[in-house]
Amino acid sequence: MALFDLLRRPRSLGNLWQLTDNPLTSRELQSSCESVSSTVLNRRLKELRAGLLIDHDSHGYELTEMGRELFGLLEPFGQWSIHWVDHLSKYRSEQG
Amino acid sequence: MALFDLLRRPRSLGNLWQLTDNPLTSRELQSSCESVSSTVLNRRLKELRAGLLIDHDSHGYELTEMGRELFGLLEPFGQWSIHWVDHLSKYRSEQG
DNA sequence: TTAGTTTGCTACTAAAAAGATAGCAAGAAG
DNA sequence: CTTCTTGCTATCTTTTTAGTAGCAAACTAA
Repeated sequence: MALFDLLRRPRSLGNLWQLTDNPLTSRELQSSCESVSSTVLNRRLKELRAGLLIDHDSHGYELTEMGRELFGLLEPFGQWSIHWVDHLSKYRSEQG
Repeated sequence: MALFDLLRRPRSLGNLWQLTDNPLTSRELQSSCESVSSTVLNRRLKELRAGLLIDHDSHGYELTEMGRELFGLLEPFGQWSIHWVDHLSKYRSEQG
């Protein structure tokens, strides 16, 4: 699955997240996402652009329509992960 | 997101996929998933077990209830990725 | 018991990916 | 021209991932 191969990379998903509201320049992304070097950042931005999930114009980087669609798919995971963490903590308190 | 940190690991998702039908032993998993060393395989199995997504009994490794729930969430991505790949190939034929 | 298998796992080492630092080139603004 | 911002990358170090080889426990069969 090529999609997951893209999202799997460190900072990939994080950068998408940062762009949900406003377009940001690469330097703005770098300072908002504490502790990421420009090397890694630009590597991810290039990959996400090649995947048509983000776009780059005079305002900076922003999500494409596809990028926004993808984000919709990710939402259910937020809900489920709460349920999941609950299971984990219960199990760990029982078993050590 | 701890969940994604787990699934992000190489072979993590692939191993879950292999277990959707039947329980498999670690050696069966290794031969079904061509080209994975036992080191990596067992590392992933350990992580997935700690995350309560798979379980290990006398029949081998199998998905837990949580593991199956998670798989339900992943299904929409299969559909969407077709749509995504379509966009990518259109774009690439236009732009080279 | 002993020899042979299967299964789960792990040391050890090599290869690949990620990361940090430093700095360049293009464009805008003064 | 100088200064600043932005996008990007070459180089090097660190961390992750991968491959080989092999061990120990459980099981089978003689």
